[in-house]
Amino acid sequence: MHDEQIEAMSKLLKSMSHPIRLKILCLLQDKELSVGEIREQVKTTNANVSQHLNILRGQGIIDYRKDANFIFNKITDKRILELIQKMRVLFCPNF
Amino acid sequence: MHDEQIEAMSKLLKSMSHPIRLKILCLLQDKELSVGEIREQVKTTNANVSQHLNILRGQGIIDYRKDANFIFNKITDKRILELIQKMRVLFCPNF
DNA sequence: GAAGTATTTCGTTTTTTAATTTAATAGTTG
DNA sequence: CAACTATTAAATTAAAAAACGAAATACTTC
Repeated sequence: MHDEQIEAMSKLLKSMSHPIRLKILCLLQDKELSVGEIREQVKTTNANVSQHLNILRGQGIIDYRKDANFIFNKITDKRILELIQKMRVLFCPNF
Repeated sequence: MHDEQIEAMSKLLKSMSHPIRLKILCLLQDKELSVGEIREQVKTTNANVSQHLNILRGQGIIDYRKDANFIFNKITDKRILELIQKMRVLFCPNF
């Protein structure tokens, strides 16, 4: 890997390496979820979820669509799905 | 993934997500290297390399062997090799 | 055992990241 | 349009990680 790729890759990993954000990504593996639904699962405040979602959006990992006053989030980058899948296989073989 | 696995996984990712540490892991993909050799490649101080190596050791990602007054580092966890390989394929397809 | 090389440790400073609180925006419903 | 819900934004505070420099350790060679 070139240094630029190292930089880009480490930014990506950093954005995935917060427990709340990693959990959000796991939750979004197979379905889209609203901010409120995410908040229930990760047990924190709306504002906090929103902040973390923004970081993931900034990385281009997730996208959202609006419906009424709900915002549904989903993973846009297929590679992220694959990467998380690989992590599961390697490190959590029982699931 | 369970919450405990999420915690463990995010710690692992965090330890890999610093550009210097990620570069060290890439350098150690196919060979073992001394602290000094690593320092040359990542262009920082010995103390800084040592600090980062300690973090990777703490995570159980790398191990070392002593030879004279050199310390040779290598990746011990095969899963890390696989994970980095996967990241390469997904995000750096040209290499 | 003195001098030299490689690495680590420790204490400090700087920088980054995360959490918290409050206020703002946007849409919905009666 | 008032009351309500969902989400975001902005500002502050708290906590964690990184970088730096100097001193300490360990091993080698002469």
